[in-house]
Amino acid sequence: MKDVAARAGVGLKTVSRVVNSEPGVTPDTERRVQEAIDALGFRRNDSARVLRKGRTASIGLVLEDLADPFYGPLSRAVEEVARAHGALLINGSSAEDPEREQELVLALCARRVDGLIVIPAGDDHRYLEPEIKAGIATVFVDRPAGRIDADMVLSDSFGGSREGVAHLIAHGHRRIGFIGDQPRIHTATERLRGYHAAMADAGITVEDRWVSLGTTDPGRVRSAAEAMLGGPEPVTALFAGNNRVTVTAVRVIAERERPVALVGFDDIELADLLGITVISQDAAAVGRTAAEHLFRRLDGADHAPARVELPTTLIPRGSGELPPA
Amino acid sequence: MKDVAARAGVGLKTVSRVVNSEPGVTPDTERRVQEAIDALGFRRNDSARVLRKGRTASIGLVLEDLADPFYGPLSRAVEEVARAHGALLINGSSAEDPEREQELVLALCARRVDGLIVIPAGDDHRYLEPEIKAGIATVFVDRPAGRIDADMVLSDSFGGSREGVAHLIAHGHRRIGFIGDQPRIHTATERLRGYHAAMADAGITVEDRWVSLGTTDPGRVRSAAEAMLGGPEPVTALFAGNNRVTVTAVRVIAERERPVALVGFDDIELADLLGITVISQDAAAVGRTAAEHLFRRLDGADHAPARVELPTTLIPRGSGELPPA
DNA sequence: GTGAAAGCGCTAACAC
DNA sequence: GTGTTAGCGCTTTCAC
Repeated sequence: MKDVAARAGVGLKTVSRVVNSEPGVTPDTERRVQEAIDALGFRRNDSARVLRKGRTASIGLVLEDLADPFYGPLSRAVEEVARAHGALLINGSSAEDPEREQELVLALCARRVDGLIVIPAGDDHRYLEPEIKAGIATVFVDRPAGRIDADMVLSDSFGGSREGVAHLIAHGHRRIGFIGDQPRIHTATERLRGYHAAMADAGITVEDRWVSLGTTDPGRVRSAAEAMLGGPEPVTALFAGNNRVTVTAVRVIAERERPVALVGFDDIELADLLGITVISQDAAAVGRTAAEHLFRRLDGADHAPARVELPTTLIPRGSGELPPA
Repeated sequence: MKDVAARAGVGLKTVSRVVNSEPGVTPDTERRVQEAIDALGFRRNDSARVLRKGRTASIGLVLEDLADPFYGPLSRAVEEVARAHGALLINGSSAEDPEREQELVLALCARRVDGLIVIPAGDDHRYLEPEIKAGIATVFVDRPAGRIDADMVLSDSFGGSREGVAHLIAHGHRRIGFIGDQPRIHTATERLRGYHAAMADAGITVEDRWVSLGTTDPGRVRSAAEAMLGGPEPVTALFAGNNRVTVTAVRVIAERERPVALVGFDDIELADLLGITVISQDAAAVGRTAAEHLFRRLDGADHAPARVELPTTLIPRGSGELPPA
């Protein structure tokens, strides 16, 4: 910028005015400055700008895994809202590791992102207190914040799961298996709670071996499913706690002779062609809602932390309507 | 930091030393400083740091659409490599719009990302010349850079497509339809070239109505597919130019009485269960390769721009092995 | 309409 | 071991 000023034979501030399209520059001076900019290939250094202005026009998004088909659309929706507000998106995957989440979040704070959207892996976010006090707006998504009071946008995991399991019961099932994610993940336990609620509503006593929580890697899910589907009194239906589990469950069921009913939480691409009944949550809507909430905060909204819960939808496609074998 | 120094009763530089774990501080002083840091909830301002050091420890990734299942894993792979190098990832979707691509890229440059990975939407990247000269390493992915000399990591679109079409021909097809993305997208024309090569190899004269390029939205693809599959001499097989096209093609075919053979470019989740034969490219490998290349540049590698081409794999699953109806 | 000076928060270089 | 000074590239303030 100094160089541009020298070359154009004007003061530093005049260049700054041109670069930022501020008023108070004669067309002629502006032209001279613009020529110098082009000749030198100058581009404003936003790092310096940020340092002076205090706002970075960027927000951070910490999620579990960008490669998961649920988070892609969510992330994209956040990006669109950010873009509409002239902000860039810094993305990070926690890989469901609380330490890595914290490391990422703090790195983002050190860069002074204006705001933060976090799909938490951990359950204690007190480490964020100083940052929030320092003015970094934060919205938690998909799972609640731990031990601090903050905005959150959630899906109705409990209600959705309850509806899905009730749907299976309505189609005659009583021995229904539930395979979910690790119990320290809030949505996993909420969905399990929904399962128990639906079973209790129908007066069914849940047997321990019908329930399995753990990682969503295919091997684990496969053995859990096979265990439930084997033995003298196998389950006649499965409820899959998220998209990863559903995918493996579909594979396991496809290999078996007897039909097994299935309802999965989260929609999956091509589930329509495979006839998989799902509880769908709109990932893009979740992302958009969270981002809009965040920018409202950044624009000065200072009401008490809010908790938004988005509804889920049961989409019957066949697999959830199969009668017991 | 000034406040921390005052509170701890030490100089500014000592705080800086503690914050950056530099040597040359007594354990006792360090403790006092650490206490002040905790009490004040201090966090280093990386914007200022960046300004001083010249490196931002962040890289930018501009792709078409983060919500596309091909780019999620690619993005995640880039992130992992960045993380290994202590860098954060700033993500942006161009939505296949050259102007938006440029806007994004320049915004990233203004933030002085250390490097840039671009899946180009446009075909003229001369606007990047000053930035590259200024030291921002850049790697183009999936499609070549336009009118500038730069590193690129591509998949073998031509070879993959040729193999897929030859596979259909080997199973007896002669009237084979090709539905691809917009012709201004490099991979789309490369794949079409592969189609033509395979057809020529077999001595088949391609009819105009067997080929359709355009947007990948379901409506467009659907009408293209239906046109090819109708009439007196319908095609007996389809080659789908990318994952979006494949998904719609599968739907269209599923609705028809006569079986239609299908090979798709890009693998899709659950394609195994649906028995869809695909030409698979490893999105994660593409992302990883590009990111590793980028960091090698950042570490000082200054050989001539390289062009890496990754192979594709044909995965037969049934749909590509159907004989002509 | 334009420019000079101060300073955002940090680190490099050097003095103590 | 520790502190002081200068300056990264920009914007803010205020004088011209």
